[in-house]
Amino acid sequence: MKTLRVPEATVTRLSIYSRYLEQLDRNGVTTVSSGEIAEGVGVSPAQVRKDLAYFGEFGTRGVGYNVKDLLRYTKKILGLDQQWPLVLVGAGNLGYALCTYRGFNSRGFKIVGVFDNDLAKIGKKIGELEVLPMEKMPEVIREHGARIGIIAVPPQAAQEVADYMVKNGLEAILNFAPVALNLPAGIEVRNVDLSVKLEILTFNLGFKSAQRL
Amino acid sequence: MKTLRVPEATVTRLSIYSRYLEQLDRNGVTTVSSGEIAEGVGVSPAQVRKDLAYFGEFGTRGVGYNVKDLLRYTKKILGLDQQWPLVLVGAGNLGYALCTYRGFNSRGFKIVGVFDNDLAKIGKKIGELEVLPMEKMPEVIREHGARIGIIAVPPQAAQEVADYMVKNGLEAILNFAPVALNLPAGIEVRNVDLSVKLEILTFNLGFKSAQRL
DNA sequence: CTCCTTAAGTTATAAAATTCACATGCTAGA
DNA sequence: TCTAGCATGTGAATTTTATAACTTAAGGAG
Repeated sequence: MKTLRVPEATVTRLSIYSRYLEQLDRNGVTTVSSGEIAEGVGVSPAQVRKDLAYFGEFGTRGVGYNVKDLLRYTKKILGLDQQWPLVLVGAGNLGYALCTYRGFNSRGFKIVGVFDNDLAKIGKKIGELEVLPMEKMPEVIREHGARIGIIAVPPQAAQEVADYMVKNGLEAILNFAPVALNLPAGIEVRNVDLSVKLEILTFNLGFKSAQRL
Repeated sequence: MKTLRVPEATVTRLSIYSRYLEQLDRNGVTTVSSGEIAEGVGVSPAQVRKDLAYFGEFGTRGVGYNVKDLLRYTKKILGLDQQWPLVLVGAGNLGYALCTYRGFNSRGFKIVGVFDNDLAKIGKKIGELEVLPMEKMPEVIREHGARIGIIAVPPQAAQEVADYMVKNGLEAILNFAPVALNLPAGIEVRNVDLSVKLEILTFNLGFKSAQRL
């Protein structure tokens, strides 16, 4: 199987293209060009074509891409042609928001278990889910075949939670705690850092002010 | 002022170094080497030194960096030597979580106004803040000198909110809605996409499975 | 005071990602 | 059927970013 490595930036953009295609599809658009996608998501047309080229040929020369088809392909590539059960640790405000976040459901993600070690939170309902004690995680993972966990706990607790997840067979972790997790090779980890992008903004605003001097 | 362009990846890492330094400082560590920072945040030592080199010389050869000093420098560079008042639109679960997120406060960000157009939400309290109608935004921006806005509304409403923010003088936007915003040049926009990183994980898990075949 | 170790700062090299430019091939219209 | 126009796919060129190798300087031991 000849598979040259795909840059992560390409996968990121593919995810964005995919969601944009969903929007086009909802609006009844049937055909789209690389240029239109590019404009819609804010990259160059060449970038769009190059990104897609990693995975095959999906368009028709002189015409463009069939929206429905390309949407299906992109979702397939991203692994979104199936439902992904997720377990989430941390039933604070962020955990609550993630549980109720529509953007997950609409892309095939479903949170099947919410856990916390705070007795005050255990037993509470988040939508149809009940917050469970950590000890229940193994059972829920097994029952639903979950492979991915989400961490939405304070930074001090994140490493411990991550270790527990790995111990119980999870293969990938989406970490919202602002710390670098130390995990065995083979475990996929991605961090979503809520304040880093904000600090990029303040950096740029500061730079802008400086340039005016 | 000779200022060569700083890669955004460098700024991103600088933000991460900075937070790691805060952690070291809290733990009473006084000196740190590029190698230790590197290990702590998961990059190479050369990367750390190279990143810092964009901004000056902060260490002592043969010794390392003074934690407190480097922390102060990184915060200064990122523009975090001042308080940043923020306005937030969208008082849903995500908006609520962002308002109460400690990671913002601890880095000098303070949400000074929360807005929504949903009558059911207006008037409600989030901590000490009251959810206000959109029309109050200009006043709050002026009063606090806010330059940055956060968008935490559903994707359909995001563009409109962004336009309103720009109209009222905001210069930078942190957008949590999964759509690309179309804004005039000069307005700084960064998107935090809650599901993109998740889709990178599913992509990688799928790839991993495929490789086993 | 000198040597040795350490680690920052810097230059050079390599790798990676993006852009460019063009050839290919499809569609529609005459 | 032929031609013109258009948008894809792709290989090459460029730019950007990261790694590695080297130089410089500080501090401590003898």
